Amino acid sequence: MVRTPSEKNGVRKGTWTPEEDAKLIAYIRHHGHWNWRQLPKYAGLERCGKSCRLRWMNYLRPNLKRGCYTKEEDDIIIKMHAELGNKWSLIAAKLPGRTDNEIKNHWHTHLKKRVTKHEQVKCEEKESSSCKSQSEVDKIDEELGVKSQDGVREPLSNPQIFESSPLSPVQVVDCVEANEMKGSPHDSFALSDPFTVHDDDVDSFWTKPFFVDNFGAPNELSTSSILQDPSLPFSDMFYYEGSLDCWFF
DNA sequence: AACTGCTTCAACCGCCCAGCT
DNA sequence: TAGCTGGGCGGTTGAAGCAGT
Repeated sequence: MVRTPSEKNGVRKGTWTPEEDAKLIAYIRHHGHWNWRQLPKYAGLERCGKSCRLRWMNYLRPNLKRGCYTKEEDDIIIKMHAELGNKWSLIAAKLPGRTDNEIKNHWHTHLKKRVTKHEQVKCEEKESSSCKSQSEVDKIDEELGVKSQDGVREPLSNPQIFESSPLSPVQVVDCVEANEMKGSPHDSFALSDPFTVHDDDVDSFWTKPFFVDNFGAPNELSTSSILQDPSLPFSDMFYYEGSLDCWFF
């Protein structure tokens, strides 16, 4: 589900490579996103500023949650969409860790169908002046794959997200934290020198943790060792003060 | 096995708005 | 006030993956 990389006027388009991600993360971690238009030039990226911003905001930014929407999150999205319409950024503001783009996709691929079908049922109810039982409504959810037959809500997103896609460091941690990852190859990750992207870094970018100590010196730590050490809360691994465009660890 | 249509989501595009000069 | 620039937002698209035939 990715676009074929292409080049136009020296500006790359399409799928981001792990190497490009590494460069972007490394640059923003050290300098912040002071100017998106200028950023690619200084970060050594052949991308337009908008593309960099989008990649960062929707995929690389710390503390992003991916996939597996909870029932509460779905309810909030449905409720707020009913109130606000397609104000995805406002809806996203109510769902920490979710991006407007992701919510928008989730709405179009899952929730819209569900809401539409529920509304159809309501219309039919009105016309026939008879109420559908909760079990009938539940059956619709089952048909749409949002609820299993035993009544337990199932993840809406494809679990392959965690198994096959190139997870960002934060996503890896988020997934482990959420106990979503079981035997994923992306269980550790590292970037030894944020200023220099070595081949080894690119190879290991998605396989070792992105960890910096309080003095900004990069460390290499496996995700499992971080998780096993209660003195290393996740918030210390990645904390980004966006308003100041600075990183604090 | 090959083909076809559908689903999904990352990424792009174009417009709008705010801030600055 | 007008013009310019950068950032943000919502709509749309491209293409891989999947399911059905």
